Amino acid sequence: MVNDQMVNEFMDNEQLKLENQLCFRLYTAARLVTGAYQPYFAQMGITYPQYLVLLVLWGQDKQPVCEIANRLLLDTNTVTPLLQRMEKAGLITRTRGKEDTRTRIVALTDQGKAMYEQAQRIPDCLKRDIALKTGEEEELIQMIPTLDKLIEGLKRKQ
Amino acid sequence: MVNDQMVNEFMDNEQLKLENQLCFRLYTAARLVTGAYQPYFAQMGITYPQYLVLLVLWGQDKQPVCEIANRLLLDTNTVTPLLQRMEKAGLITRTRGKEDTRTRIVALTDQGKAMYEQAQRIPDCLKRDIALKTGEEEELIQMIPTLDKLIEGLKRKQ
DNA sequence: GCTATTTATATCGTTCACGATGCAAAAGTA
DNA sequence: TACTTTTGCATCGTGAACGATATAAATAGC
Repeated sequence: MVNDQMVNEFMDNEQLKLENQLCFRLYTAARLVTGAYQPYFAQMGITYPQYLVLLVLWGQDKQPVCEIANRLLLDTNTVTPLLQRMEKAGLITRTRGKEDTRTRIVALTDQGKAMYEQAQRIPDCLKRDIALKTGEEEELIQMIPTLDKLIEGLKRKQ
Repeated sequence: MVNDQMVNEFMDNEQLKLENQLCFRLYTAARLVTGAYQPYFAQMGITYPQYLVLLVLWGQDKQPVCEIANRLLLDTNTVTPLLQRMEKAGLITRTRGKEDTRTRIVALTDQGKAMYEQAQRIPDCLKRDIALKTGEEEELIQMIPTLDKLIEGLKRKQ
């Protein structure tokens, strides 16, 4: 019989405590940081994943869905509906590929391109927002190589 | 007129590139790491956020919803449905508080307590899984204080 | 004691993530 | 050429996150 005593006396595995979970920190940090972007995105009428798609397309316009999915390390079952919403919002077009008619070529509309101007200030604003609240910027940058190794190791099916 | 030339020639803000986004790394790392837990959770019939709730309750049984929400830095509009699903799955009970009838006291069922045994191996398994794929463990641990500062700075309404 | 405000939880709608599955076009193979 | 497999994308269902809003109970102010 599992009783109250058990919960409290025997549940003392240090590793099974929230405070000791790296994963919970990553999960929370990711949520809070994307949350910090919210004011800017709300103003632009986009969401965080939509911003990521725009970043990809601003770097290189007219890419098939699979390229975008690869870059974001997401699957098409996440990306397709995302792109459909962005198309409906007038940010992109999704036209069939010419050589390979299975592919969908995603291209920025004028509105999607114009949004680049509004986005210009976001990185600096965010740096300031976060620096003001956490004090640290150096340390954050130092995490990058570690996060990259982690991502590189855990992503698969390239 | 915004044209193709513009995208490619003038969109050269280094900060507006996916590769330079700390946020994208956090978002991706969090997704991939929780993904690494999936095999274990699938076996147990739970999800990652449900695991977090269990961690909280294993540490201290019988807590009101707001306590759990505070610990996880989530709002009740996320936690309530989560707890409802866990109740339906037989992991917890949600009873009304006695002094304050507004509160819902969340308590582990025997099944929820018993699941602690199955969870015992998860942290070690995951450490091994991730170490095998990324090689690094030291570095991951070194991120913890930085993530904590970030989280502490960005969370509000305690 | 009575209204005003706050608190604890819940509901609703929208947008992700993601496993499972479907489908048609392309590529490979006999 | 006919057949099989792979690829690229889409659809469906479920479970989060989260903004907005609702509701009832508790608390505060008068």
